[in-house]
Formats: sequence, C-alpha cells, structure tokens
Amino acid sequence: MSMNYNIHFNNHINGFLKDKFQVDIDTFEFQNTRKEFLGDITLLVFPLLKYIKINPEKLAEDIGEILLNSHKAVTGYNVVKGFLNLSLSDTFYLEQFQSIYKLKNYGHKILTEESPTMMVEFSSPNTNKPLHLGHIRNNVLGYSVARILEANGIHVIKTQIINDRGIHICKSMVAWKKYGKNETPENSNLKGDQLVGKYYIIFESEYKKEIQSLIDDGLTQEEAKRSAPLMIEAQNMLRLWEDNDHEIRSLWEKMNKWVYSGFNTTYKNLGVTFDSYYYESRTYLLGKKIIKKGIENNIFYKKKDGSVWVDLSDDGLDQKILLRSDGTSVYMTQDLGTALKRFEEEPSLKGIVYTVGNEQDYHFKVLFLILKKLGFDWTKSLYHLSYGMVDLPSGKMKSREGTVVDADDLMNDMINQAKHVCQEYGKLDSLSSEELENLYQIIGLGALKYFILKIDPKKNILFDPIASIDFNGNTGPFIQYTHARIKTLIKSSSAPIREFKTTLILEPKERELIKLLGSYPEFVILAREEYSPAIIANYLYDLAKSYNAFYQNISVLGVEDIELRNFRVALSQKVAEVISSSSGLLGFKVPDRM
RNA sequence: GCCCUCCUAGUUCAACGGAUAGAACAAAAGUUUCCUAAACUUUAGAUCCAAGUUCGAUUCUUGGGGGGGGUACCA
Repeated sequence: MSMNYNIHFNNHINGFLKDKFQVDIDTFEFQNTRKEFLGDITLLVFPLLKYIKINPEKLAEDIGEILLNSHKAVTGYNVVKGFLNLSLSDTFYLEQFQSIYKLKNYGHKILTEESPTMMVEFSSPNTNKPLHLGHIRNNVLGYSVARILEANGIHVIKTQIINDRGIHICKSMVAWKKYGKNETPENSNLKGDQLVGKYYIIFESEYKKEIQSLIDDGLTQEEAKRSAPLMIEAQNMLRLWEDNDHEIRSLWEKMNKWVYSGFNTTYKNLGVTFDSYYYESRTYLLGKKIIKKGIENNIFYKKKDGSVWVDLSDDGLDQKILLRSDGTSVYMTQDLGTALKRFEEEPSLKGIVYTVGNEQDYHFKVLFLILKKLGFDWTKSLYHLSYGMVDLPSGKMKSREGTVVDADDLMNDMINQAKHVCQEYGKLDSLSSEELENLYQIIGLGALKYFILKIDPKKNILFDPIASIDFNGNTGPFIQYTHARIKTLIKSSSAPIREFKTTLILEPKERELIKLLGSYPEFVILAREEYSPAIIANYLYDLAKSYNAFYQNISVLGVEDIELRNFRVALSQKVAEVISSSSGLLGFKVPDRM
C-alpha cells in the first residue's frame, strides 16, 4: 500500500545487481518506513535473497551506498536487519506533490471507445416485500464496486434481476384480493412496496391460522401445510399466471407497479442508480436450450423420471438438478440462461460481477463451473461478490420472524439520529430549514454507508445505528467533518497558491503530510479494482485523521511564514479533493459547509 | 454427516508473508490567546488452541475448538 517507488529506483538497483551478481530483477518491494526508524521509505531486501545468496545486511548496505551516490533524491540510508531505510530529499517530495497536484481526477482513468464493458448486478429484490438492511449492504457494495470499476476505465452497466414472479408474489396477491380489495398506495398513504409487503405478512399469518385449525382437526403438519385453502389458492394463482390468465396478469402488473414505485423512492434516497433491469418473469424460461445442448454433449444427464442433472463430483461438488421432472426450470437453469443472454445482447461485455450474499456461495460456484464445462470462454471473468450477513445488537435478522430492519425505516432513523446529534451541538443557526433537512440526510446516510463499507465484505457485520453516527472515530461523519473544515480553511485563505520553493524548511508534521501526499499514489488504491470498498474506506479515514493531526500541530506552532502558509493551503486543497473525490466513490455526498 | 466461511484489546474494526500487531469507541489523566473542543496529547489493554512450511506466520498448510452459512426437483 505505498507509492510505486520502483519507477524511481528500479533502474539504479537493477543495474547494480546486474553488474555485481548477474541477476536481472525488475521489481522491488518498498514500504513506508515505520515512524520509529530513521528514513522515509524502506526497501525489503529479504525477497532478493532468493536470487542472491549473500548476507542481507551486506546487500542492503551495498544498495544503499549505490543509491546514495547515484540518485539525487536519496540523501541518506541506514540498515536494520534486512530493511534498507532510505531518506529522501524534500525536493523529491515537492516535485512529486506538484506533479500530482496538477492532475485532475487523479487515479481515474478516462473512458474511451476501447474501454472494456463489465456488468455489475446488485440489489435484486423480490417484489413481495420492501427492501431491508441486508439489501442496503448489497446496494451500497454493488454500487461502490461499480464506481471503482468506472474509475479503472471500465464501462459499467449497473443492473439487477428482479424476482417478480413466483409463489411469493402470488401470496401477496391472494391476500390483497381477499382482505383488502380497495387499498392502494394512494388511498392508504403507504409506499407501494410497503403495501404489498403488508399483504404478504397478512397471508403468512392467516395461512398459519389455517394450518393450526387443520392440525386441530387431526391432520399432520405436512398435510395441513399442503391442504390449507390459502396455499391452494396461491398455487392456483401461480398456475393461472403461467397460463397467462388475463385477470391474474393484470393484478400482478398492478401490484408490481406499486412495488417498483416504492423501490424507486428507496433507491433515490439511498443514492443508487441502475442502467438496466432484468425481470425473472422474462428470464425464467431461458436456459432450457442450454440444457438440451448439454445433454447432447453428455455434460448433463437425464434420470428415469425425466429430471436433468449435472454430476460435479469430479470437481469435489455434488450433483445438481437443472430441470425438474415435469420439465420446468429451476433457479440454476434461469441463471445459466440469463448469463448467456447478457453476453449475446452485449457483444462487448467482458464480465459480470454478481453482488449476492454468501448464503449463495455454493450456487455461484456451481453456476460458474457449469458454464465452464459448457465451454464459454467468458466464464473466467464472472465474479461472485459475496458478502456476509448483517446482524443487529439486538439479535439476528430473520425475515420469517419479522425481525428484519426495513430499509426506509432505517434510513429515516439515521436521518433523525443525525438531526438529534446536530441539534445537540448547535451551531446551525445560519442554515435555512431546507438546508438543514439536506444536511441531516447527508450525514445520516453517509454514516450508514460508511459503517457498512468500512468492513471487509466477506465478514458479517454487527450494525449498531447509534455507534455508526458518532461524530468521532472511524465514522462517515468524521470524514465529512474533516472535509468541511478543509473547505472552510480554503475559503478563508486569500493567499494564492504559488510555485513552491525547494528550499522550504518543513516542520516534522508537515513533512509527514507531504509524505502522505507524496505517497499519494496510495490513492491509486481507490482506483484499483482488486481493492475492496473496505480498504478504500479505511484509507480515507486515515487520511482524514492525518489531516486533523496536521492541522492541530500547525495551529499550536502558530506558523506564519508566508511560503509555508501557501504550501499548507495547497496541501489542504489536495486533501480536500482526495476526500471529496473518494467520497464520491463511496457514494457519499459531502456538504460544503456545516 | 459433508462442504464453505469467520475467529485479533472490554467492544467494533485494521494489518501485499515483514520490523515492537495498528485505529476507534468505552476507561484513566491532561491540553482552550489558535483557519470551530465535532479537536489534540498521554496511560492501560489483543492474534481461539496445537503442530508444520521459512530468515520471518494474525496471514500459508494440517488437525482440534467456537460462531455463521449451505447441503440434490426453494429462490
């Protein structure tokens, strides 16, 4: 995680090793020198021992000597075990900084005609109930990865597959028909998705009652579940839906429309957007052709009852069903078809990122393996962006037990919490009520997003709403606050930013910050697709923290030197840019003033 | 049962196989002539256990313990 010092020192070290040991090594490992040692950057000599059998300290000494004599940036060196600590000149850092400072959108590659295209699938809700906290992690992760890919010069299509058909939506439809015929989002004052979700819950609870009374009549649990009138009605409805029954289809369309309108509100509040949509109702029949071809090529096999399977035991996995005995498709069939369709429709498509929870790790392993067996060459650029569950301090989220956290409720709570905290601090008298509402939203949602993104995607999250909105510590509001301070600083500084004098004498803390910015290519981290949002988020926090330390130190010193002041302003501006730009990657908005 | 995954201070999280394992919150103490104290400076505190691989292991391998997830006609 440091600047690519190879660019600067590669030739010198390489030439030396060639001359003396006849080995050709072209990349070296550098890291920032730990602050308890003297020096700025450190060359790791250990890895070289594989090629050169020599005492590491001796080798480090030799390389240090060569660099000191031949490279003007190196002003000194010392050796600790296999670590070669190099001191670099102020000039070097200043030049680095200046070259970076001139760039706009540092770390962002420009999209061109030749840029590859990738698809990022995320969100992918069911249309029978509103989005919940788990969806928020999904959306924030998927959207963030899409932005990171874009910064890498990749043309990204953000998409989702909407599970808009099936028994789950029929349950809501049955309940709505039976218990709430005239209720609409307009006359009930409920968001469309909330309304449909309400009837899903009504279905489940009425269904449970029916089961219980059947059990009381002497049926077994299994029998009761199967013969409950509501369930039979829902299954009938599904059949009618598949037969294209006009009435059912129009009811289905009406209720789905409500749900989409509700989802759109949620997405808008959350700040995510999509470029295309796939609907299960249009994709669920896909994939059967693939199955047929697979059977012909002996990749799949048919059982006596007519069901189709793939045997993956050679790859350490089980056998997997691909078509039911009645010839209908399963989830896997559909996903095979959808993947193929996407590559057919979008000839320039290079790969797909699937943002789906880790409970489906196995599914995607199998999906990718089957596609590979079928011989599609794009299989290797399919990636399952898997992420852990979100737990609450109060316990686990279980949708069946009604302990889920609704996405809309959570966002509102976060905004209210932000309001509460802001009002406690006061200092907001100068803002209009409209500005205030906007501010609360920015802070509340920034807190939520950062809290989720700062954690390694593969780990489970323990989400604590109160802790997330703390204005101190590793939180979104802290970074936003730092950004706002920098903006104020820049605004209040009338001094123009001029060329720097290389004779500048720097205080230790300033040097640290220059190093931070000198190693600004660390910001490339933001633009490297192999890094997760979590790494970026934590890096961002370090940056904000460094700025605070820097700021405090300067204030205490009371430095008034004019050159230093200009320099400081320039640095601050760069930090501000870094923060606001990377905030964008995280899906933050940052206020101009607070 | 089998497969996948996670386990680091009291708590929530960091650490390309690199130096004395970093932060934050909570705890204890201190700092206000200052571009906002929504800050800063101290102090105390951790790698689940056991082997192996090597110059070096929180990281890789194997075994064990604990949590979570998956497991053949649900998505």
